[in-house]
Amino acid sequence: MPVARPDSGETRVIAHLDLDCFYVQVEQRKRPELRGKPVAVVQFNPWKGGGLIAVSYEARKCGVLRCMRGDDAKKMCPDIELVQVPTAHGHANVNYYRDAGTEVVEVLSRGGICERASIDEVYLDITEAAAARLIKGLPSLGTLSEEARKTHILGLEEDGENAMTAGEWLCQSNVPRCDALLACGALIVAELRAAVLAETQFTCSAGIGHNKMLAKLTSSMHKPAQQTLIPSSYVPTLLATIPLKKIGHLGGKLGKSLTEDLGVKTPGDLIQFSKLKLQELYGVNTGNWLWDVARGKNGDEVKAKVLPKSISCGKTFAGRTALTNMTSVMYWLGEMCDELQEKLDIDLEVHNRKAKLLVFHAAVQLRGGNPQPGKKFPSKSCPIRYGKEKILADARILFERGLRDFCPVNKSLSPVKGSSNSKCEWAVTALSIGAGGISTIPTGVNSITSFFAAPPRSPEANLSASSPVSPTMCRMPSSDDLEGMAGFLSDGVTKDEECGTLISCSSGERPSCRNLFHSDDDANPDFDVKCTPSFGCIGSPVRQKSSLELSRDHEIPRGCIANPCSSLDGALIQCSPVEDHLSVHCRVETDSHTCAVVSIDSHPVDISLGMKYEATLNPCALGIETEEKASGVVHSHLARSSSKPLAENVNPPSSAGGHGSLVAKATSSPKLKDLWQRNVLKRPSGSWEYRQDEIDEEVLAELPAEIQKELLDSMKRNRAVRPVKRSNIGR
DNA sequence: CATTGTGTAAAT
DNA sequence: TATTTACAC
Repeated sequence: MPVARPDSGETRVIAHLDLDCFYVQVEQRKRPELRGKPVAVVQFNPWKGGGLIAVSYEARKCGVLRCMRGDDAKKMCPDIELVQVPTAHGHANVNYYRDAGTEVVEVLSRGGICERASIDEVYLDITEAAAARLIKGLPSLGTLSEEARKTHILGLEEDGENAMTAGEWLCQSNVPRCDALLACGALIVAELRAAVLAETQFTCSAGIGHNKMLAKLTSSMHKPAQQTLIPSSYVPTLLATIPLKKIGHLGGKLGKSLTEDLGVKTPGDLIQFSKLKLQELYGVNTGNWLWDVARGKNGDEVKAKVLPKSISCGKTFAGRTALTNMTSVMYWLGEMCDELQEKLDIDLEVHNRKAKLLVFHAAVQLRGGNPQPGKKFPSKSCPIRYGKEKILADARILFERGLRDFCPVNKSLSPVKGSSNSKCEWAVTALSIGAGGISTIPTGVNSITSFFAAPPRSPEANLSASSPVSPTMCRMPSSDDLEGMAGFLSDGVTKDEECGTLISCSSGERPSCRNLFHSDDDANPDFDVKCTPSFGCIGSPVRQKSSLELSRDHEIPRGCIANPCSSLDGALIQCSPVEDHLSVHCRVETDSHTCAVVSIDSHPVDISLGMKYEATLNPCALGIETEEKASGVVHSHLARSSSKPLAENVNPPSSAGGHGSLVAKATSSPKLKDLWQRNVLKRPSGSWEYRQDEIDEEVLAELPAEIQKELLDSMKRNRAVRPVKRSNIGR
């Protein structure tokens, strides 16, 4: 929603530039024979000749409009040339146009602060350049470029008594400084537009005014390939004249409400309302912003931003093309994940940036109609893990999570697999995945941090990755514990390369381990890093992705979330409570066959005593072929944790919002016990050994004496323990 | 059956 | 923080 910023008055010179029917121009540059003809660019879609997304001015003369279907355009204008948008991964891909837009941005950014507002629009703050030009003196009629002379000056009397040409207006002396600045701005914009044409062959239209709102409003007033300037004296007239919806952000519901509820037809009509009244009606932010709109004020800054902050792909599946089974959803998700990863690879290579968040969205219809009309399929997000398989796996999980939330009947996974009476039949009409939180990756002194920055865990294995557990909850593994720890929590993330050796662990309020890393890279010599505990014994290989977490933000050591009463040996399973829409992850204990339930869903958690749950057993963790179900009853709460002290959180959670983690104890089903005994307890466990010589003596010698001692001590201690048994869990 | 695919920002 | 909503091209 719009938010009012402090207004800068009439001190700035802002330009908005808009490429004329841009996709058409891009196609015409590629195929010059299309120039001067009625042309439209259509998006791949076999239905009725596809949807038009750009229309040349020649075709507009026949009445062809954007958002028509190709077939209709052809009827209206038989000569029209329809050009298809390139496709990749089975759907329209606009990268080609985005890259063409980048060429333009490269030219324009020479002119001032440059904000890329969309694929074909740019804002420029050219205040500095305009002021510099003004110091050199006002322009003279003789030196005005043709393009500058053609500037449309709003409100200028071009005939009659006060007749004046645009050129004359631009060269006036004895005018307020703000007008002179705008005039200089017009010269600069004319030059920039000429440069864009010369260097890219593209024409654009531009608006020049004292703020973004005015520049944007003005740029579309004379198209194509022309520029318009709005002097501040003309602002009230303009605002009283144009339809309200021409103002940015008033083209939708807010504008409609203003018109229908308050009878506001033009931005100027807003001036009758007090600031207080507008605040009452639409909230403080929007109210203030509207008050400014009425006066042609806008403090919005032109941000120096040329690169997108998020990258996404999506596709719709309208009508009978809707996806109704997991196989087709996975097919398309696969395509989209490949594409997303490609885009991320390019962004990493070209701009040295990485994303932080994976966002999933879908539009889904339920068979018998949506029982709660208006309820939409929920968006889901999780930390992003690079690699197309990982993105796909995570996207799948997010989809399944969304389905569980969305489907009224069956809250377990894979609705198509369920028995017929619990089947939830759905149809996916749109899928999209995106990567957000994109930022430049640290370099230089931060390379160590970035090299070892803990990659996010999959949402499945994501034991409280996003829900902080107070450190007091965590128990450092003792050497006895470590035996069982090897497999625990390693599910799904065990294939990473070894990157070091664990040399010490310490416990305490903020437990940490030191890992010793071997590196062949001269830029990253061996060093030790303080990190949260990983699992494994002293001297055991450290696998970066599965076990190394840099200690930051008081993050809990993920390898050893455990309630204090349970042994550490166990396996991850998934739970999906029957009488609640939440999912939980469980860890199974070997001795009492109870379940330590650690909730991870981001909803307010409300697991009550006696609540039944259903568990989908992780086949990988239990060493079984296919997914199995088990069920049980929660019989005690151990703690609810958050950043608050543990003592405050021992009671069962109520309706508390926000996020937290819940540790509960639940009785597991006989089936689960059985599976556990057969497949985990009695499974022949693999083993590995470490030898002292696996630790590089040279490296050891270079370590601080204190660490050397620790390491040697621990090796002594462990000598008796070898070989260390290592469960197969999670491999 | 049918405005697609992207992207931003604020509100909740 | 995660998700939803609104808007734009």
